[in-house]
Amino acid sequence: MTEDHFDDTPVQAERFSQTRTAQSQALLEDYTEMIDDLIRAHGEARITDIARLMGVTHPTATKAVARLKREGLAVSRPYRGVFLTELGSGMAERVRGRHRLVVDLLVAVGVPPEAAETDAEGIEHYVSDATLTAFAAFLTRQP
Amino acid sequence: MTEDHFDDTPVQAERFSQTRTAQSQALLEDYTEMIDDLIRAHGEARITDIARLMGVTHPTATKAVARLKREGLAVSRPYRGVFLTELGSGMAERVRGRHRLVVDLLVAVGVPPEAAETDAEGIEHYVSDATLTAFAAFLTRQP
DNA sequence: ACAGAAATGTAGCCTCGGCTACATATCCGT
DNA sequence: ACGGATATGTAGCCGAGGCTACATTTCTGT
Ligand SMILES: [Mn+2]
Ligand SMILES: [Mn+2]
Ligand SMILES: [Mn+2]
Ligand SMILES: [Mn+2]
Repeated sequence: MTEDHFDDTPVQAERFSQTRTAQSQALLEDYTEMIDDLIRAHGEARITDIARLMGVTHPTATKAVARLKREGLAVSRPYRGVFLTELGSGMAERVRGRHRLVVDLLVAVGVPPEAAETDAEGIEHYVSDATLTAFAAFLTRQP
Repeated sequence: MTEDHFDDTPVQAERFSQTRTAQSQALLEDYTEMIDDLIRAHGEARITDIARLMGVTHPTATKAVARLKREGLAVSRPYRGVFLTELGSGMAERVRGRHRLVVDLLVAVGVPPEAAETDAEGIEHYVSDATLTAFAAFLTRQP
């Protein structure tokens, strides 16, 4: 029944705000990582493959790629594959690192690998640098 | 340069699909938890307070509450506060438990408390029961 | 070389979750 | 008791991210 309900308002609101920002980035991150995966594996990333692996229809993948291009993360020409810009490659690399680190941390604390992989797909977009650093340190001293 | 790129397609697509489902639940979870907090503290949850604490404008909070009502999680009458149904209370309780468990786990592996609190606000919506169980077990043996 | 299959593009629909602007109702201090 | 402050409702805009349906282009096997 505390009456001082004004003190922590900005703090809490800021947390939710940051979460919303992360959420709006999540899709971009997954697509860049996916495109990077496909390029590594097959030399190109086709809309059909992107859509299939993301579990969406191809117009949805096309729209997502359009947003990637608009934000300077990818390039493509009609009826040709999708490729990443320097910016996109950088993002893909960082996202892949985060993904692995999150999975490793989860497994290290005892999460079953399959659950770790699934949960990491969501969690990876909400871990700050401070948290990543802590994860890495933890894994170093508990290999 | 592997050529067998069809085997793990359903698995991966299913992971992204689950992540999308979790994402669509995230907002509902945050609002129910917030409403529950406010009711505990002041006996009611007013739109203004919900909006202020969530860091959104009041029409946005109104829309969210409308969705909560539509999904049977909350009830309210015009110009009166918002209250939770049994379903909503249950969700709030589970979300609060997850939130605490995630924060505790993060802190236990060395994440600074402030970062843990912020990151948990996003992470909490993507941890499966298997992961929660593992977290609890880890915290039990590493208090 | 060409026809059918596969991939891609595009239009248009939906819901969700933000916002601003404005209308209405409730609350509260004098 | 009333008038201004505060809270709530509501309309309408936007972008994101899903979808279906259909048009067009490219690829491929014979
Ligand atoms: Mn992901
Ligand atoms: Mn990932
Ligand atoms: Mn949250
Ligand atoms: Mn929470």
